[in-house]
Amino acid sequence: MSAKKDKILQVALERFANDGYNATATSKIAKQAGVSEGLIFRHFKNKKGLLNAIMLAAESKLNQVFAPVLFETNPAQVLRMTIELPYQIDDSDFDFWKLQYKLKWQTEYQNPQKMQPIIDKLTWAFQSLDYSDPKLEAELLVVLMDGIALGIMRDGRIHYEQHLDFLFKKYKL
Amino acid sequence: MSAKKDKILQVALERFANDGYNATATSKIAKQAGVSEGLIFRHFKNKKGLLNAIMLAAESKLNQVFAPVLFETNPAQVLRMTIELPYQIDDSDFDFWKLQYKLKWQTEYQNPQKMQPIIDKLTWAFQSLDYSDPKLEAELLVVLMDGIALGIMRDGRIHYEQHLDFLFKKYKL
DNA sequence: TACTTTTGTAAGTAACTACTCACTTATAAA
DNA sequence: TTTATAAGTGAGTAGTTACTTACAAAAGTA
Repeated sequence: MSAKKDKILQVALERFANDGYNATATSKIAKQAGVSEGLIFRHFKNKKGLLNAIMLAAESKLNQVFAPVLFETNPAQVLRMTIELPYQIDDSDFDFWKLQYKLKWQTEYQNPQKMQPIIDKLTWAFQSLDYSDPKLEAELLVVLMDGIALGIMRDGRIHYEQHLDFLFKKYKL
Repeated sequence: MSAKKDKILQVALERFANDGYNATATSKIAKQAGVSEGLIFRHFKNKKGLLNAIMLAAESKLNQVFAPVLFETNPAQVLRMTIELPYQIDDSDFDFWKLQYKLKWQTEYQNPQKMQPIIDKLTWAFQSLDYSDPKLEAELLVVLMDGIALGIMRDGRIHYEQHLDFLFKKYKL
């Protein structure tokens, strides 16, 4: 991976996340990245290919975030770590997650199965903790964390700091 | 309001909600609405003005949806009605809500105070029902309903039907 | 009726869009 | 050193974009 190719990806992520895919011209990306516009198309074939390259990196980042939860064997700790997930979004990854949520509306980039491993793990955790309906309990927690992640990315972490302990209390953690 | 002006608004809502604002050309809107492109600019001055006109209608529709909850005096019923809100999205209003959620990312169209009346009402309801932390409880429920509304618009109502009764049980309604 | 305003159209236009192409330079293998 | 490939450039291009303008029909209003 050459330095210029990397720079293009970095700038494209930033512009796509903040201005949107369609609102970002390849000429603007090239200018901000300090490369010729042609280089974008040499490396990524077309604009869609550039987005695809970014979303490919997403896959591994998603797994990387979920992995610790999936490997945890203590059910209470599984809940705890899941609830903590949205609060651990690194500032440097902010654009990345923003883009993910923006593209949730573009059918070709959404796949609901992406969350299935976490839902399965949570179902197991709730079951171990003798909740009466572990599956629905798991799905609801995922929806809730989705809502919180959305809020954090819109309004900032500060607005949701109290909710962390509140949720711990609610789930007796 | 002339029939053609109304048709433009209707088509624009559909295209903006499904393809996105930037991805929708005014020429396409005009073609689908069966009017000349110039008419769009006569009525709405520019493309942004067209979006503004759509979002203006949003304000009243939002109040219209929230009103029954705000006027309810039975605290348990307030919770019940709030939880039911995302499930009562009419098929004809689907595009409308989709656009609302899409534009949540565009800073100029998001205003967090929009939800404040509902949060206040829920805080009062939770307080009346002797919950220990009514304010956080209210904020969390709003976030949760936001997450469910998001999910319903992505995956359809069917996927979240069981969660309605499950939430009623959780909140002892 | 005559006049004014509103609603509508068709044909533009300048700027921008994604993308191509001919070409040069750097890297590296034989 | 020759040869092959990858990385990079800059000046195109055809199509599209939001928007304008000149003009006409329709609809009020006196």
